[in-house]
Amino acid sequence: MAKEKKTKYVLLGFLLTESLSGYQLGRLIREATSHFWQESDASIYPTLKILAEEGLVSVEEAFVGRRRKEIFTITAQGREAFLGWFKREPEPDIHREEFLLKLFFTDDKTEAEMQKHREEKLAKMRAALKLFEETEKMLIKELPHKPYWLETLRIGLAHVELDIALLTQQIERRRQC
Amino acid sequence: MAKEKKTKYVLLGFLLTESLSGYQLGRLIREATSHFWQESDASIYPTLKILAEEGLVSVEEAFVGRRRKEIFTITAQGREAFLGWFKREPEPDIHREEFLLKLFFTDDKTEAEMQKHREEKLAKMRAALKLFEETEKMLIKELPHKPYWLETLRIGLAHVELDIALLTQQIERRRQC
DNA sequence: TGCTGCATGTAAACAGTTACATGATTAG
DNA sequence: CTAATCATGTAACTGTTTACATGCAGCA
Repeated sequence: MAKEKKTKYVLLGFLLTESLSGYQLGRLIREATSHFWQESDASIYPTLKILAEEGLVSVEEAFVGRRRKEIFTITAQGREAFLGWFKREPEPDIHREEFLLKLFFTDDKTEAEMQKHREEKLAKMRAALKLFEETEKMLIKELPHKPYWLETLRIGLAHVELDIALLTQQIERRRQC
Repeated sequence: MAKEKKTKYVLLGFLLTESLSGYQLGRLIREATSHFWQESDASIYPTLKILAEEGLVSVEEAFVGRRRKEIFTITAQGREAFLGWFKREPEPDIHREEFLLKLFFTDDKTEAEMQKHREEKLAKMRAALKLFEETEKMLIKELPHKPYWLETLRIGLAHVELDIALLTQQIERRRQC
């Protein structure tokens, strides 16, 4: 059983409620799902082509001035394919956290280096927290009809808050030694 | 800039303190790091061969009865290579959580399916929690000289506890509707 | 004029997984 | 005796990323 490409379903998922171009899809994935799902730009256009060939989306050319756009719309078959994927139990994800890997291999000789990594990570997490909080406000004000987006965001937020608490604790503890 | 294969450093990391066979390395990775790092068996043997070619590990044949084993030992160059990797700031990880992706795309029509996914995930997280707690006890009793293993484990544990709390909350809230 | 963002795409390289293949030892 | 675990490995396939390539539109 070959592992099926999930990029297809991400694209179909966004097309469920509106027709979009490849570029808009890329931007949406970055803005809305980047804390739990990432796609590289290069994977979006070829995947859209495949979806069109399979009849899961239809394409329409559009022009804004001389600028060419391809707008994709989900078909009935596309909705069916999406639903088929949606109903399956989510597969366990492959986690690869280099930070934890380094922490795992730390010893007395490398503890000072690790402390640096902890501090860098704490700074990044605090920045992420700020972004999350801003997005949360925006969602409540401007997109109240997207409650599930808010729900995933709040899960991400809770995890970031936990990481900040844990990191702060660990940094403090090591400083006392 | 090609992204460097990190499997190399996982193997070197485990070899830092003891010489091991490919099989033992595979088992260790599964047992100790599976909640934040996974490697498929098939990637271990070829990577060990590459490490040997690059002079980062040395190989020794060993026999237990008629059973052949290849025991790998880290070299001075290997330690250097490991340290070089260790000192670099950990790269941001690629997260792909299918569960959150499905949650994100949920709507009124698919909420019932999502509730099923939440319950299945909750059951899995509770099982994971149990395993974590057992491993924690084992580490304290039998491997008190591995404090960083314990530290990574407790981070994993805190995240699992958070997930259980969030899932329970969401399941309860949806049931009332 | 040059920078940023919009917009689409390809080719080559690499990483990673699955499936397959083989055979020894040990515990029940 | 047979099932599980120990033990090592290869080939084919698929997925993914990086780097490259092109060009329009709007703004300072």
